[in-house]
Amino acid sequence: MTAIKESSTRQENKHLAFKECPVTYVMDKIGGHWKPIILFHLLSGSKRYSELKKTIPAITEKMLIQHLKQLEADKLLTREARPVVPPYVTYTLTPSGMGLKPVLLAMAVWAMQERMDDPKITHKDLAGFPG
Amino acid sequence: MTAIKESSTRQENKHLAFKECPVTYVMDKIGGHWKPIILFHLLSGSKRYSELKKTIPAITEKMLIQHLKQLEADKLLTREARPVVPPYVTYTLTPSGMGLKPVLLAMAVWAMQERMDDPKITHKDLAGFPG
DNA sequence: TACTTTTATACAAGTACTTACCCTAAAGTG
DNA sequence: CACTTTAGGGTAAGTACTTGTATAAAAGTA
Repeated sequence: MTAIKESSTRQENKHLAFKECPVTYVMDKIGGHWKPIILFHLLSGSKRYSELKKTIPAITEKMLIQHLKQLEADKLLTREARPVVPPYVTYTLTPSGMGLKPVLLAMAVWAMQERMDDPKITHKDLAGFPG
Repeated sequence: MTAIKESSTRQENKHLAFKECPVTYVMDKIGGHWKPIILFHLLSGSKRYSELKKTIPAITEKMLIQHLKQLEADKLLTREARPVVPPYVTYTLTPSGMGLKPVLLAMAVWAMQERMDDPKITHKDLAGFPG
C-alpha cells in the first residue's frame, strides 16, 4: 500500500493543518483522483469488485484495489468476501462513508451546472446519473 | 505549469468518463490535495497571495503558485495584479468557483462530524473555521 | 485435460507531484 | 550603498502515483 514517509516538516504540518482547515482533513481522507469517484458509485449500494471495475472503466485494477484498501483502512467502506469459488467480494460504505453523500451530491450538482454552460456538452449527456 | 501528457488510452478515458460520472468532471477540476483547500479559503473573500500563504502554512510557494495558475486557467478564480512596488496581487473566486461553496461547506461539515467521534480531537479544535 | 471465472498480487517502468534551495525586480528606508 | 518587501521563476532532486505485464487459486464446464 506504498507507505508514506512522514519525516518531513511539511508532511507533519499537513496533518497539523486541519486544526485550521477542516477541508484539509477531508482531503487527507478522500484526496486524489479516484477515491471520490469510487465512493460516489457506492452511494447507490454495495457493489462487487467487478461491478466497480465495469462502472469505472478508466481505472486500472491496481488503482482500484489500492484505493479500496485505503478507503477500508480509513473506515469509509467495508469489504466482505464470501468464501466461494470464484471469489465473491462486495464493498459497502460505512456510516462515515455514507456521511460523504452531501459532499458527493454537491459535486454532482456543480458538475451538471458547469456542463449546462458548456456548449460542447449535450443534454443527453446529463441524463441518468446515480443518486 | 508541467504540461500533462494526454497520449495514453486511459488518460483519454479519464476525460470521456464524465459522461457516466459527474464526480469525475469535478475531480478533473479540483482533484489533488491543495485545490479544495485554496478554494475554501477564498470562499470568505478575495485574498492576497501572501495572505493565502499565511493561511495555508503547509503548502510550499511553488505549489501555491502552481495551483493558483491552474485554477485561474480553469476559470475558478481570477488574478488581479496592481502595478505597484512591492507587488500587490489578489485572487478572487469566479461565479464558477463560488458555485463550489456547497461542496466545500459539505466537506467542512463532514470533517466536523468525523472529528466529534474522534477522541483525540478536542472541542477547542472545532471552533472558528471560515464560512 | 484444458479453459473459464473472480479477485486479486508482484515487479518493473514511466509519469506526475512535491519539496528544497537559490534567484529576480523595483521602490522605499536607514 | 545595503537592506527590506512582495510575488513569484528556475532547477534539481526526491517522493508518490499510475500503468503494463505476468501470475495465482480453486471449482466448474467442455
